[in-house]
Amino acid sequence: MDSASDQAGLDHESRLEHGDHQAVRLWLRLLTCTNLVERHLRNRLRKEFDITLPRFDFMAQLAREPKGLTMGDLSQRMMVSGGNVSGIAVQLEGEGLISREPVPGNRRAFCVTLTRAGQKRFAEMAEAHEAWVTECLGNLSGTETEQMMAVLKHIKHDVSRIEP
Amino acid sequence: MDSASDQAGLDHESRLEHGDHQAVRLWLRLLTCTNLVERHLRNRLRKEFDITLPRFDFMAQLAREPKGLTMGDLSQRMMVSGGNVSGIAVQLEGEGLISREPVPGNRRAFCVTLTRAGQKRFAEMAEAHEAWVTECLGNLSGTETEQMMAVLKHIKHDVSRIEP
DNA sequence: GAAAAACATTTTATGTTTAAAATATTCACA
DNA sequence: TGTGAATATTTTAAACATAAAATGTTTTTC
Repeated sequence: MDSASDQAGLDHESRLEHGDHQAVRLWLRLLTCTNLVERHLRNRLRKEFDITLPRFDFMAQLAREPKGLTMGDLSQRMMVSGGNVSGIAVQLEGEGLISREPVPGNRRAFCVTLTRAGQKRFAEMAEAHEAWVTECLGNLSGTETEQMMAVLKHIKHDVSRIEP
Repeated sequence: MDSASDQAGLDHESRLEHGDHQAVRLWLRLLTCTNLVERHLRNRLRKEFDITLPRFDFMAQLAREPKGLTMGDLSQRMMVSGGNVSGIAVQLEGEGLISREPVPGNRRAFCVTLTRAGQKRFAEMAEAHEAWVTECLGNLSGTETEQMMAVLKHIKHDVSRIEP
């Protein structure tokens, strides 16, 4: 279906009433924007490579750590639960894209790495992925990009001070 | 579990290698940031009001359209699939927070509105929600907020020109 | 050195989300 | 007016996500 995105101007921001605070306005625009890009990437990955975003993400984490990562590492970096990572790993292993081997000095943990096939497959996808992201965010000026990076850093800092 | 988020510095951005393009870097930071805020709001809504973010979103859309919306309207505005909206509606209707009535001249569509109980319930939640968002995004300077709003608008415009 | 605590992962149960198919209604138009 | 396209919604199946419990391993502590 996916007809939800192809009508511009009716989105999360339409939730606003007059007098709503600036922070809420900003949040809804941020959410809309991120969802828009995320959906686009998700659709492309599915169409061109028949893979989901979480699986791509999983492989991306491994691609930059040739020595491998444990399941817990992956859970942290992907910011999802351990059970979730476990499920994705089973699938990717079944497709021969990753391998899980015991860690010498620690029988609890696994060391997860991309197989040769996984490396090859990921390299192809990463190239396309980067092009798609550039299509979405590459038209900003240098100033805009820098501003955005700075403000996001600020937000990240503020939010991480809030928890629980 | 939810231990995935409480370790700062290891997140989507850790996916980066040297030489990756600026657009990818920006995208990963944008994604991380939005996920961080979204997770925070989701947890709070669950803890304080025992409601999920999608259900809150659903009610928020209705709150600003007292005349009601169709299922398709809701799908568009929430940017989720029709089936998703359908499932949420069944639940909220079961809890007596919304009502669905036939549209006079169109037997296909429903007109969905908040019930009196739904309005009351939403008003309470909305106040808390706004406070939480302000906690996350309210510490930015006026300039930062304006820059962010402008750049996001730019991105939204660029992305909506891409689709297939 | 045994008990307790912490750790790493998987399993289970439940819920969310999506795409696609199915159902039903309305519209266009020849 | 009847046929096909478009519209509005629900259902279905599969993937994703979480919290909590279960399993097995390592470390701490007394």
